[in-house]
Amino acid sequence: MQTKECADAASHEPSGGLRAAQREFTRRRFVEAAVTVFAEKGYVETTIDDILRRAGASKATFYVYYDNKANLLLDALAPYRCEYAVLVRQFQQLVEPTLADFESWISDYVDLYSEHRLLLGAMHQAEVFEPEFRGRTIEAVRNYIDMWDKIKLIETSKEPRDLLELRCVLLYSQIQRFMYVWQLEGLEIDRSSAVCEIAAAWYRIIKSA
Amino acid sequence: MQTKECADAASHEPSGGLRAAQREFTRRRFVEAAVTVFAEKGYVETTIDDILRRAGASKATFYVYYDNKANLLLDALAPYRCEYAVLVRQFQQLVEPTLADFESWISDYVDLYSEHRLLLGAMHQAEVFEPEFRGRTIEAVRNYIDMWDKIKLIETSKEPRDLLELRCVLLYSQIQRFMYVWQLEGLEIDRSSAVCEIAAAWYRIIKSA
Amino acid sequence: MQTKECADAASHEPSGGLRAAQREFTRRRFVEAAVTVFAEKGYVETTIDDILRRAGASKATFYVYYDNKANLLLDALAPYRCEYAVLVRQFQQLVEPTLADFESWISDYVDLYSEHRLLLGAMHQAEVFEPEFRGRTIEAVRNYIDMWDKIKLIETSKEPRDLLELRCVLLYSQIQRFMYVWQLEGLEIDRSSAVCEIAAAWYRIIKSA
Amino acid sequence: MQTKECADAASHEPSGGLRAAQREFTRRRFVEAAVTVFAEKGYVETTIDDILRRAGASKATFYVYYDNKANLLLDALAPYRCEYAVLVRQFQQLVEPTLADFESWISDYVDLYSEHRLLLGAMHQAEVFEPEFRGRTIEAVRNYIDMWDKIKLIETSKEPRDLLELRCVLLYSQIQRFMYVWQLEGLEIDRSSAVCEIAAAWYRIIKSA
DNA sequence: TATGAATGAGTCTTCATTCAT
DNA sequence: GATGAATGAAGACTCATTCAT
Repeated sequence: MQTKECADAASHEPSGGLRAAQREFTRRRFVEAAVTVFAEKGYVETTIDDILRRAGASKATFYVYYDNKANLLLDALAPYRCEYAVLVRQFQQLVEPTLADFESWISDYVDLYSEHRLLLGAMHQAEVFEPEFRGRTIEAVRNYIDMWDKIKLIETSKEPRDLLELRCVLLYSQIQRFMYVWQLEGLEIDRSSAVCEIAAAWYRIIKSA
Repeated sequence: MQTKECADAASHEPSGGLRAAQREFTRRRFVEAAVTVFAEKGYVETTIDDILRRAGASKATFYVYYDNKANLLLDALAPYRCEYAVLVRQFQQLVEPTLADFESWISDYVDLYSEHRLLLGAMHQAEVFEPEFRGRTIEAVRNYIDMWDKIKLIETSKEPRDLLELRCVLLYSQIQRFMYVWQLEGLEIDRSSAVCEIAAAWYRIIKSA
Repeated sequence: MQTKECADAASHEPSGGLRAAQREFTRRRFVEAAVTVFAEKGYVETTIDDILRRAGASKATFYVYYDNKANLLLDALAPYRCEYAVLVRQFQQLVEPTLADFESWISDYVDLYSEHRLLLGAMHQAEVFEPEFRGRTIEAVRNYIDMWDKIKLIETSKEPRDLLELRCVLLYSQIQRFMYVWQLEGLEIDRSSAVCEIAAAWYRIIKSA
Repeated sequence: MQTKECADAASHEPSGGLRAAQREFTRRRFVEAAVTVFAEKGYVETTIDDILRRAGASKATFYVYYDNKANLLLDALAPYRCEYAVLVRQFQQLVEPTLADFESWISDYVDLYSEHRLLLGAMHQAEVFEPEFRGRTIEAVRNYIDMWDKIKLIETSKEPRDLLELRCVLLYSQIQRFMYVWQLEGLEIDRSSAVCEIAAAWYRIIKSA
């Protein structure tokens, strides 16, 4: 699902010479090592040394590239964030979305999530105790409300804005935790039913508005 | 809201002699210290030493009572867990619940959650990286499904069981994350609207069934 | 030359029980190890590990007792500082000091300095780059001026106070650096001549006043 | 105060071609950067990287020019050392110096010192823990004695040579430490009084001889 | 000549846990 | 039952220095 516009986010595609390529190569090794080790041991239990060992690099080299583990995770997340941003933009371009539109969008989102699930698991852990990551939740909620806001459904509604925002928060909460329980805690879920049910809930917000 | 049947969970009320009372006294000091410090610094940042200092106890004493920090948290959570269990039982005794029933129940749950919010925050952190706590999520989900199961709505429904379970998971996800975002991340929410909206969603599951 | 009143500074004499004695014992081991290693490698080159190895203690133990190397040095210097303070008090009690008084005092000071010379060497190094030690020089100068001030020679003099203070600074500078060059750089010096010459310079300050 | 004969010491004036000029240019950049950074952070706290960053040069380039930080400091000190050497020669040419001669010389020395004070501060730090710099003190003392020796006052004196040397050491100690306390520790001192007092002490050595 | 990527070797610091008293 | 001295083990981070380009 790697879209063209996110290739750069993934790779910091070296524009220039050999040096740049070399640098990019190393950076990518760190990212790959991190992804692997985070997947194995989770973010918390992973030490910088673990990543180093996997990447076959030395401690000092790590600090040339990153300030700390959180930093590296952020870098590793870049592709996901970019692709998610693309999805958000697509959502915002929906005009009078149908149930099918929502199903299709959610399906894409599920794909994206499951593609990056282990990294997202690491991110959830980081959110708990990396200062850099804490407080992102609120931001994410606002982003989500924003996403709905842009499709002009909120402001044109007869319902009070506060109520609509509350519903957004509830939808956000639902999908977030659900994805986590499903993709990361391994609860068995029937994919298409899930997409349908969530889409239905999303659609209801429009109908009621 | 401390119900009578949970007093014991909170205190391990000493049945017996002086020794037991003394022991109970010390245990309670640890729990109180833990609650305070977890509230201040969060579970992750809190060291056993922090708790000790607050409790005015010594290192070794701690290990007489608990194996580790997670253990102590579990102990501190006992009152919450007990009261939550009471709530669950009340839910299961609902017969043909009305919207008002759900609103009332959810309202009680919100009370319970907010009463223990800081401790629950600690718990969320612990879930991320304490082996003892990991995997509790699935269990919690199953419990939740069970709760609904007992009110006989699932099994008497015409809808396939899988779908009803899925809806439970979605409701569970929704309220869990919502409570977290509201109570712990500090998102401003209108309480009564929230209760109404959630209750409505819960009620819908019955109607549709 | 260990005076009675400084025994405590040296040892933190345990007033109490076994525990206190044990603690004091360990602390003293650290101090002794530090003195030895500082003498061997100088303060700068000495790592905490070096001291640990010599003391036969573990890293963690060190941090139970001290926050850092500078802290330990400060502790090790306590006896010297105490004895120096005694000397200062003796100086201040001189009434109409004679040349012989100065000679005697300086001689004592030389004894004290040479008794602690290696530790004082470490201190000089620490003054260069331990924040805790930086800025002590000015303080030491003021102390020295104070010492002269107390013998009432400054204030009763016809000379302006500023000039007398300047002379004090010059005397301070002279003896400080001289002791360093002699005792720590190993320049060969005839002790009694040195004492005489310095005393003469000190005496001149009174005469001229 | 840059005398003509020291211009070379400052610049290693390129005699030859373009290459040499280029080389000299880079070297000077390092020196300037070093002076600035040493002044800001002191010698100890300054890392080679700091200097590099300031000079806008790269790691490897540094090692083309210098072996280490101490080396660079030595290079940066060249102008000072040269000018000091000039002063020393002037001193040695004094014939039957008067009090005014000494005052004038000391005044020049104060100028020189304060012009280079921050670099001299760096040097004092380096003396503490750079092998290259350690042991320079003794050498400096001997140089100072030598300076007095050359004016033939020592050898023609009736006093024993040892005593005269001792007095030199005391004068050396005095002015060294005094300059440090004054110029680098920031003790407030009246310049002309200081010059007078020191000169008086120097003059006394002649009189007594 | 100039560079910057890579590193070895080291240092400080923290914390949960044990054991003799 | 309570204590606090001691520690093992690990982790984060820094810096001078080298080497291929």
